[in-house]
Amino acid sequence: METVSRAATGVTRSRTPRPRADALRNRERIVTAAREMFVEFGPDVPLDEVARRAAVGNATLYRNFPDRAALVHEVVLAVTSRTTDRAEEAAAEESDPFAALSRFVHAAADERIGALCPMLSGGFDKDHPELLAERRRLEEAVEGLVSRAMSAGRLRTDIAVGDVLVALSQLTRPLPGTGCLHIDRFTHRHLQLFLDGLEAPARSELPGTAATLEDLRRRP
Amino acid sequence: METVSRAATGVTRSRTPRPRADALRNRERIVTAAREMFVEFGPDVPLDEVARRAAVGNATLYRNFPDRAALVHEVVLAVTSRTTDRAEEAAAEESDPFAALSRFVHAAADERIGALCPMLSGGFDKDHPELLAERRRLEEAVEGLVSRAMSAGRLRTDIAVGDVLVALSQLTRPLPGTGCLHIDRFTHRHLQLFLDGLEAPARSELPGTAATLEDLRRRP
Amino acid sequence: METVSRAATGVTRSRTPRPRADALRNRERIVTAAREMFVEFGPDVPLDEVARRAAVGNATLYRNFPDRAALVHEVVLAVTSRTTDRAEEAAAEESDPFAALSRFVHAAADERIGALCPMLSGGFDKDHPELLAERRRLEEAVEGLVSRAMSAGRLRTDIAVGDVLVALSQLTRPLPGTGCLHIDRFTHRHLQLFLDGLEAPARSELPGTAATLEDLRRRP
Amino acid sequence: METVSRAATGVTRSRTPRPRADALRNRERIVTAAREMFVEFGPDVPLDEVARRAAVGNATLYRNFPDRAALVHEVVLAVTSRTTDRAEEAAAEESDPFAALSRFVHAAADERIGALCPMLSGGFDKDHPELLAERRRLEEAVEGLVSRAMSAGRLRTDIAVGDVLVALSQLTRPLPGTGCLHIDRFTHRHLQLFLDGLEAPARSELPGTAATLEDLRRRP
DNA sequence: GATGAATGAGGCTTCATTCAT
DNA sequence: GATGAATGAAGCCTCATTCAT
Repeated sequence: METVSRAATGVTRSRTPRPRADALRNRERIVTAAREMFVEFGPDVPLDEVARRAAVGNATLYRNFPDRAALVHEVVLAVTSRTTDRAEEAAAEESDPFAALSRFVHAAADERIGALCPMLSGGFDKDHPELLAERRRLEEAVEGLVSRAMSAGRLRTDIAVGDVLVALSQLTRPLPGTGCLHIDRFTHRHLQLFLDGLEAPARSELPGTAATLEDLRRRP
Repeated sequence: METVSRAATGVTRSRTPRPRADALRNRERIVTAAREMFVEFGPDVPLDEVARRAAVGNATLYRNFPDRAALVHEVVLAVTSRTTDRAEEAAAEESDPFAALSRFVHAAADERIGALCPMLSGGFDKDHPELLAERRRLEEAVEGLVSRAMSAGRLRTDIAVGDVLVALSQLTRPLPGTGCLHIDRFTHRHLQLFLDGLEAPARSELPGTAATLEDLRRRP
Repeated sequence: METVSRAATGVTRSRTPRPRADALRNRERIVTAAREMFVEFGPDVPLDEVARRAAVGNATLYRNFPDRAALVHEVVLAVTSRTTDRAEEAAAEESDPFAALSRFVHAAADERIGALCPMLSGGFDKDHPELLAERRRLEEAVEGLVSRAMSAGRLRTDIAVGDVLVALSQLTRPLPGTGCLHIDRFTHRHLQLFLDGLEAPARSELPGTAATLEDLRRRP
Repeated sequence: METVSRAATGVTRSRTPRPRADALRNRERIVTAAREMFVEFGPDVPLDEVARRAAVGNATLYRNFPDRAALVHEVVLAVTSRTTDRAEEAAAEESDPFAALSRFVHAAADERIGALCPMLSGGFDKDHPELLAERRRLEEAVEGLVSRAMSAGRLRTDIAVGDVLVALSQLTRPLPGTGCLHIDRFTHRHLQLFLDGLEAPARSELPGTAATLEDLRRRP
C-alpha cells in the first residue's frame, strides 16, 4: 500500500508490448528526484539538475516528460495519491475520529503535501482529468475524516475540508533552499496548534466561509 | 534649482549632498513595485518587470540597487518594519492582551508578512546588520505581545514568539500567480483557527521546542 | 531609391522618442546579415550565427526580433520591397515593354528573390497585413510589366503574373551552402531561356491555368 | 524496370551471406520513406520521423545507414537512377527528338528530381564513385536527348546538358512543408515555358557559357 | 536482426547585469 | 541622474547517434 498506487496501473492491458524494466525504473527515479527537488528548491528547479539527481541524461527526462508541465503533473499526481493513501490509512486504523484526522494531518506533512502549493502556480493543466480524479479521491478521503470527527462532536462545525487542506498545505510549504530542515523542528508544532484550533468547541467565530478544494482551484 | 536646494541644506555630516527629490521618489516607487510583485509573482520576478511597474528604466533600478539581493534586502526591511509598526500599534491600542496579539496577527497578514518566506531563501545576506536590527525590533515587539498575553493567562505557555511568527508567515505566504486572491477568502480564517489553538488552556502537548526567529535563521 | 524604402518609414510620428542611432544601425545590420545568411545557408541557419555575422550579441537580435518568425518576416518584407523597387524602376526606365519585363526578371535575381521560397515554409504569419500589402505592391508592379508587354503583343497571353514570379523564384533559389556561386554562372542563362519561352508567339499550349500570387499562398 | 536497377545487382562475390528477405524490405521502405519526406519536408527532416514513416525502429535505420549522409547518398542515388531510367525510356520510345526531351523533362519532374538540389548541400560525399557513376549515366542519357534534338535542328545550339538539368532541378524543387501541392498546379507550366525557350531558333543571346553537371558540382 | 531507450551536443530564448547616450 | 540598448551566461528542449534487451 505504501508506494505508487496509481502510477503502476494500466500496464498490461493494451498494444504497448510492455515497457522495459530499466525504462520503468528510470521513469520512477525521475519522478522521485523531481519530487525531492521541487520540495527542496521549488518548482523552478532546472530540469537538468533533476536529471542529474536521477542519474539519467537530460534527454531521457524529456523523453518521459515532454516538458516541465508534464513532470509537474506527474509529481502532483504522485504526492496527491500518496497523501490520499495516508488519509485512508488513518481512517482505517484509528478508532478515535479526531485522532484519525490528526494522524492524517501529520502524515500529510511527511508526504510534503505543502510542496503542491507552489506547483499549482505554474503553467500546467490543473483541470486534467487524472488530476481532477485524484483530487476528488483526496477530498473524499479527507471529507470522511472531517465528517466523522464532526459527527462525533470532536470538530468545530464551521469549517470544511478545504480549510483543513489549504491550511495544512500552507503550514507545510517548504522554504526553497533550506532542505526542509525546519519541517521537523517546527512544522509539526504548528500543525498541532492548528489542530487544537480545529477542535470542538469552537473558541471564536471564523470570518469568511468554508470551502472545498474545487473552490480553491477556481479563479475566485 | 539644484544648486539652491543644495546650498540651503544645513547638514554638514556626510559627503552625499542630499538626493534629489525625484530620485527619492523613484527609489520609493521601485521598492513599492518590488514588494507588490514579489508578493504576486514570487521572488524570481524579472527585475525588468519591476522597473516597468515602477515606471522607471531598468538602469535606474540598478543605480539604486546594485543587484537583486540589494532590492530584496530593502523589501525585506520594509515589510519587517511595517509589520513591526503593526505590532506596536496593536500593543498600544488594544487593552486586552490576547486581542492585541490577535489584531497583530491579522494585520501582519495584510502587510503580506508571508512574502518574506520565499525571499529568505535567495542569495542575500540575512545577517546584514540593518536586517538583524529590524528583526530584533520585530521580535521584541511581538515578544511583548506574547508575554503579556501569556502573563494574563490567555496564551498557552508552551509556545514562543518564533512559533507565532513562523506559522503566521507560512499561513500568509502568497501563491505566486494568483494575485493573492485567496488571501482574503481563506487566510484570515486559518489565522483565526491558529489563534484559537494558541489560546490557553492548551489542548494538547506540542512536539519539539519553542524557538526564536534567530533559531530559524540558522542552519539547524 | 536603392535601399530601404520601407524600413525607414514611420519613425518620427508617434510617442516613441526616437530610436537611438546605434540601435537603428544594429537593427539594420541584423536584417542585412539575416538576408545574406538565409540566402547562403537557408532559413534554418542558427540565429546565433546571424548575430555573429551582424557583430552583435545574440540577445540583441532577440531584443529586436522576439523569435525567428519575426526576423524572417522582416527579411521577407525587405526582399519583397527591394524587388518591387526593381520592378518600378524597370517600368519607369525602359521604353520597350518586353525589355522592361526582362530587366526586372534579371534584377530580381540579383535581389535574391529566390530566397523567399524556403522562407515561405516556416512557421511565420504569411497573412500578416504588412506582408500582404507588400506582396500586393509587388504583384501590381509586375502586373503592370506583364500587361503592358502583353498589350504590346510581345508576351504570350496564356500566362499571368503568378507564373512569372513563381518560376522566377524557383530559378533563382539559392543552393544552401554554395554561397550562391552558381547564381552568376547559370541563373541568368536560365532566366533568359525562360523569358524566351514567355515571348509571343506561344510555341506550345500550357497545361494548367495561370495564377496570382494569392493563389500560391493558399493551401490549394 | 521500375525500381532498383542498381542496388539489387545480384553479385554473389562477397562474404555477406545474402540478407534476409525482411531486412531487404526494411531497407527499401526506409529509402522510400526518406525520399518522400526529403521531398516533403526538406533534407533536415528528423531521421526518427523517417523511421516512423517507414514503420521501423530508428535503430534499424541506423543499422542500414550509419548516418544521415549515408541515407542521403542512397536517396540521391535512387532518384538519379530513376530519372536516368526516364531519360532512356523517352529516348527509346519517342520518335521526335524534341518530344523525347520534352517527355523526359516532365517525367523527371514527376520523379522529383528537384529534390536533389537541397540534398547536394549537406555534408555528404558528392564525389563518391557510385554517385559519380550514376551522375555520368544520367548525363549521358540526357546528353543523348539533347544532341539528337540539336542535330535535328529542334534545339537551340547555345545550351548544354548542364543547362537543362540545372534549370529542370530548380524549377521542380519542392517547397518544404507544402506537400508538393503546387507541383502539379504550376511546375509543368513552367517547365513547358522553359522548353519553349529551349526550342530553336534561339530568340536571344544567352549570357555565360553552357556547362556540364560536373561543372556544377565543383566550387567554381 | 530488430527494437525502444539513453545520451550529449547544440540551437533557441530569457534575464541579470553593464554600457553608451 | 536617467534611460534604452547590449551582452553573456544559463536553462529549455530537440535530434543525431549509440546502447542494451
